[in-house]
Amino acid sequence: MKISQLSRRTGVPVASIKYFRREGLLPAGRATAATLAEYGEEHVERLRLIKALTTLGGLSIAATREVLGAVDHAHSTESALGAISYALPVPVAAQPAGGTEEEAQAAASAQAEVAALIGAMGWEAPDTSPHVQGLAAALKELRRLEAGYTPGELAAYAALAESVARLDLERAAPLDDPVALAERAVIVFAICAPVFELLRRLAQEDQVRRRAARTDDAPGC
Amino acid sequence: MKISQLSRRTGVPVASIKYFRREGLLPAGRATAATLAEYGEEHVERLRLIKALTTLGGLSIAATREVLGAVDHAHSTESALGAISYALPVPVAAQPAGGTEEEAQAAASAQAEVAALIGAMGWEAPDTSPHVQGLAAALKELRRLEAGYTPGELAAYAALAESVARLDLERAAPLDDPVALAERAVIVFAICAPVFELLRRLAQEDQVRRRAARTDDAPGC
DNA sequence: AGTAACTGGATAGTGGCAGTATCTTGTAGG
DNA sequence: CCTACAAGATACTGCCACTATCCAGTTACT
Repeated sequence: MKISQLSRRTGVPVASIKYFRREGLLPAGRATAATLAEYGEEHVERLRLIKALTTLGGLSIAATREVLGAVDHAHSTESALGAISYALPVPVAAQPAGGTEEEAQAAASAQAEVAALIGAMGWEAPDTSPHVQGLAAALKELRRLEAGYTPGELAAYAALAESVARLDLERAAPLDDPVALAERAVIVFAICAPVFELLRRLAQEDQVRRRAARTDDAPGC
Repeated sequence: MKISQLSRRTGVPVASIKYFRREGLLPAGRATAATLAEYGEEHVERLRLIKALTTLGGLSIAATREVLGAVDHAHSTESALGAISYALPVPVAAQPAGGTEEEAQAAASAQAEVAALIGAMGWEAPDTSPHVQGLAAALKELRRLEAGYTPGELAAYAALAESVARLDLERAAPLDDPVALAERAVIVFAICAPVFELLRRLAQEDQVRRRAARTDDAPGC
């Protein structure tokens, strides 16, 4: 298959295919001559995955490269899952850290809060995990906005998150071929996050509507 | 307070403050002379919120403007919650829709799937809701990637999402002043989504670790 | 009154990202 | 041999979120 056919099959412009190849997201075709290369089904597949990660998952090109790299170097299924999880961008950008005394104290207390939560949930996570860092940063900022979680609230959310993660793993688990599993895992981890977010919004919408109905119907009660 | 003091108080460069004002995110100060304006605590507060939405919530300037507009025009608490929810960006970009016959069919079946889910959950949501649209688009794409949900899985996720939404509303509910509630709601809706996402990742990380331990320790079982 | 420092506002410029277009050289097939 | 297309390198574009510069007006201080 030549590049123009690959383009027609996937709906991705030729120039973009070349761009993805340049950026290391797509392997080069098998060269048959100095100015000719052959592409296969795996390229179609890979392009689909790239499109899904960038448009559905909202990943940047750089993040997509990381994630695909983790997929490709998936020796064992578990290491692949871990690598993918770490390669996904953390949705919280750490603040530049003012350097103030209280700043540092707030950061420390947020970290302690995260550690306490992890302990309470019986989870295992190294302090170096980007998720731990990101969570601490987010909690610190929320506290500053006077919208911090109580430990109880946080634990409640964490319990629900654990249930969601269990479902995620079940969805990813059935496959045993490392590559297939890695691809599935990418989809489940990266793209199903937006799906859950949408479900949550729908549920919020419904809750708001109920709340509105309650206060309208029975304003005095 | 002059603009330079506002800048020092918040850590936001003067040029950025001017930019936010230009973009309609920050109201102008009270002009005391042709080249002099007075800023107050509400500006400090608003800047904090802007920073939180853009860096923590990952919102674009345009989305932030939408959301803040919803906060400002919060007549009743419920309308504010709804407006904010709709103003938040949907994390799934709809595909350009190929126009093929099967494309259209896939889109229709995804929409039916969403409608069925909403019915099964007893939720109420108009078809025009951006969340409904986005969810249908995401499900369609996942099906195309051969990673679609079974109705049971989707329902399980939806049930968990409902629990999360209930917690969200509880966190937002205690306040009754519309403006305070709107600000709180923005934070809960926009910024706590990343927090939950991080919790989920942590839980996934733990689950993966457990799975790895299981297969390592008892490879034959 | 004079002047340095600062202010608000308008306008233009910067850097990064995600492509898109152009150009050169090299086949392939009739 | 000639036309059409292929591959790869390089340059360009549009958008976004700032950032810098410029100008005229104001203030504080001497």
